Amino acid sequence: MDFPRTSFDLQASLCSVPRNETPRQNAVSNSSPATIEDVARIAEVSIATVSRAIHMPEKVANSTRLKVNQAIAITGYTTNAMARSLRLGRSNMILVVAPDIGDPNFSSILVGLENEARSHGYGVLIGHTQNDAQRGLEYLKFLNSNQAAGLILFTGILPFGHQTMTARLPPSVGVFEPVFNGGIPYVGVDDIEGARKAVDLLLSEGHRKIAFIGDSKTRLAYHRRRLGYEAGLDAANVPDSLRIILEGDGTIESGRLAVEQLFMRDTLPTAFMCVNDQTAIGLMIGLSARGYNVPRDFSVTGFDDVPQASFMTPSLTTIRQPRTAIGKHAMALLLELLSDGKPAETEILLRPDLVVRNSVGPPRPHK
Amino acid sequence: MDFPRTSFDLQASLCSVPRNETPRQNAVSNSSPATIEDVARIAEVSIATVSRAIHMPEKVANSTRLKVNQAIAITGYTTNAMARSLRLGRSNMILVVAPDIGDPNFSSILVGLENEARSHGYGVLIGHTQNDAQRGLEYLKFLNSNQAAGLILFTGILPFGHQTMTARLPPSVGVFEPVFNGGIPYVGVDDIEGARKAVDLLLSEGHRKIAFIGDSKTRLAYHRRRLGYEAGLDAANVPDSLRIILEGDGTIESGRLAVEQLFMRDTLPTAFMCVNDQTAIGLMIGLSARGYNVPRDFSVTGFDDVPQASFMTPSLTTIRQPRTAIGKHAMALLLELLSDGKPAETEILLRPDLVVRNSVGPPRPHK
DNA sequence: TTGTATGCGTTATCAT
DNA sequence: ATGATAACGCATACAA
Repeated sequence: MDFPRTSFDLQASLCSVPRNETPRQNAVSNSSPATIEDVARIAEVSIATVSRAIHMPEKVANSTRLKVNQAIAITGYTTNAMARSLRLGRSNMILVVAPDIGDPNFSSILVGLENEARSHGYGVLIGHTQNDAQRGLEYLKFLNSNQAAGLILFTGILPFGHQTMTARLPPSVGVFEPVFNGGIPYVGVDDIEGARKAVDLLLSEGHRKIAFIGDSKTRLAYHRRRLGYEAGLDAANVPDSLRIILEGDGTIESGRLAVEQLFMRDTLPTAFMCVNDQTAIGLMIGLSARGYNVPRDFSVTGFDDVPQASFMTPSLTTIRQPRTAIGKHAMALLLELLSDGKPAETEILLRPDLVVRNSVGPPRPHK
Repeated sequence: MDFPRTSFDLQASLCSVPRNETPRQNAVSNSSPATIEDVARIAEVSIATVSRAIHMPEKVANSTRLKVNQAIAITGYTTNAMARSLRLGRSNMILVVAPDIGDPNFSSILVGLENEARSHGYGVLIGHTQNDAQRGLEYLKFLNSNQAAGLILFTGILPFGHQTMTARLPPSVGVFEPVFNGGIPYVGVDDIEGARKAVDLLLSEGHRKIAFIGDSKTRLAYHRRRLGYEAGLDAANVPDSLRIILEGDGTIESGRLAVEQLFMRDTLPTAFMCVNDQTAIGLMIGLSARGYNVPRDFSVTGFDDVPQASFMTPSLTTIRQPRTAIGKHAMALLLELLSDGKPAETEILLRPDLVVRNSVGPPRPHK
């Protein structure tokens, strides 16, 4: 395979290290990574002093601390996490297990998790289960061998199968939903309040016949967001006969399908309140495929505010999850658990905000 | 905070373990995880025999192997990865470092990586740098402390900053692009061939004036895909004067912006060949916002075939990256490196396929 | 303030 | 075929 010439120019332009300068091998020998003993030898102290200089700097004389720091710089010493964790009986890594990395909600949560962890000296590692219990078991092994000090769970159900109960789980916290069977604290968003904001917007535009397009009944979010929907309609005295509830699986395709199902009924709603953005996006695609215009013919709301929501035409009116904040709080809770032992609170619900864009308008009577 | 009643029903329906059955503590004591010594005691053999029974079963008598296996089952023993790695000097984890987990290309690559790794007894952990060198350094520490046996890199540039050269890096392989300054093998897609397929499709529809909307010149993919574009036009004898090249940053917003830039020129192309799907999606949004119809007024092609591409209206004609295969090959290459020491090949380029959807049609003369 | 010595759980070497 | 034991790198109790 030919290598295009341009790539070489590119390499030269990107690399700030001159070609003729031999890369420094981090001083000292190139053999194996420096150990605490190497540092001790160079600093002319004992390994205990080195360890102390690193972890309890105040318990060591200024002069020696200086020597140690120099020796560390010279050797490029990094403490071997394996040895350290073995000795301590715990690691400084947090494992984050998610059913699906590709979920548009995931990555910004992760940012919050990571920032908080990092600022407390912890690292974050990600595992994903693809909703596969077998795969979950792998991570359980990982945990059992003390490779992680704590666990963040992105699913409402323990991904490890049922026989393996929480007995051996390290301190854990859930994100979005409580973890069933776990007695595990969690942080999420107030789904009911969020859904209420969406339905209230629709009602204020004059809609009465509003369909709720849900995902699966096995998801707690379904129930809670639907609760908000019902509460809003109740407050507006909308009779049951005007309420339409559909189930799906929360995917774009599922939203598309909902359109087909609804058009087989005799009466159509004037607005759709979707359990999440994916469903709303699919719904809008389905509507558009049938020649309808949103928001002229139908209004649509989502939930989550995934990145794609703002790029739709029309852009999607939705409920924003404070994702970074959720991540931050979840990690903070876990770290608290890690030091205290017991959590201050078992449930943290953040406030979701309404994001008004262009997918909602006044209702339009149908033919 | 009220807990909606429905959640309890939910929990009951999802949990197969009866409430009154006390969760079994994995038999034996609940204290700390079982060690190899616990197993040895119960099996009435030495720890050496236990270790052998696990790792070299053929070197141990059938009868004793049986006893050991039983003891393992009883204790729920899992070998402590910390101790094992410390002793062995290497771990059984592969670290995957990506600049952005949210990249729609990432998750399916990961599936390929994981499956291959798992089938060879390795686990996969994910780190993401957010394009932040500081963060990259954290992972370098992770590597230096032997917490990972190998490294998969998702960026063309070493994310660790320049002074820290490859000196101490474990066996590594790159994905998508060669890793500059590394001498690191990689697996990607044949960008030139892919781009050629796209431009040839456009040409075959009758387009002559085709714009190439790139991302950043610092990306190798830009250069290679543009090379395919140029080659196609050369072969069709399209003069230079009909070629339009734009740069951007590869985001949806960037594609949108490209539309604005182009409409400030006096002559417009009849087709847009975009360096990736994100750009193409943004472009189509921009076109649509100006009242144009794709493919009637303009044709558009992308590159990557991200999930969203098939959900656009019109759906996007693009070049599919064999992502799962790329992941599989990359991991296979790494594992080979891990055992052999030296790679069989230093560059693996997979074949990209044209995916014909609805964003390309014959050109239409403009006003 | 600093040094010595022990053990964390494994695997591998050497005996037996 | 099996067992005793050293060593991996580190943190800390205890001694000095």
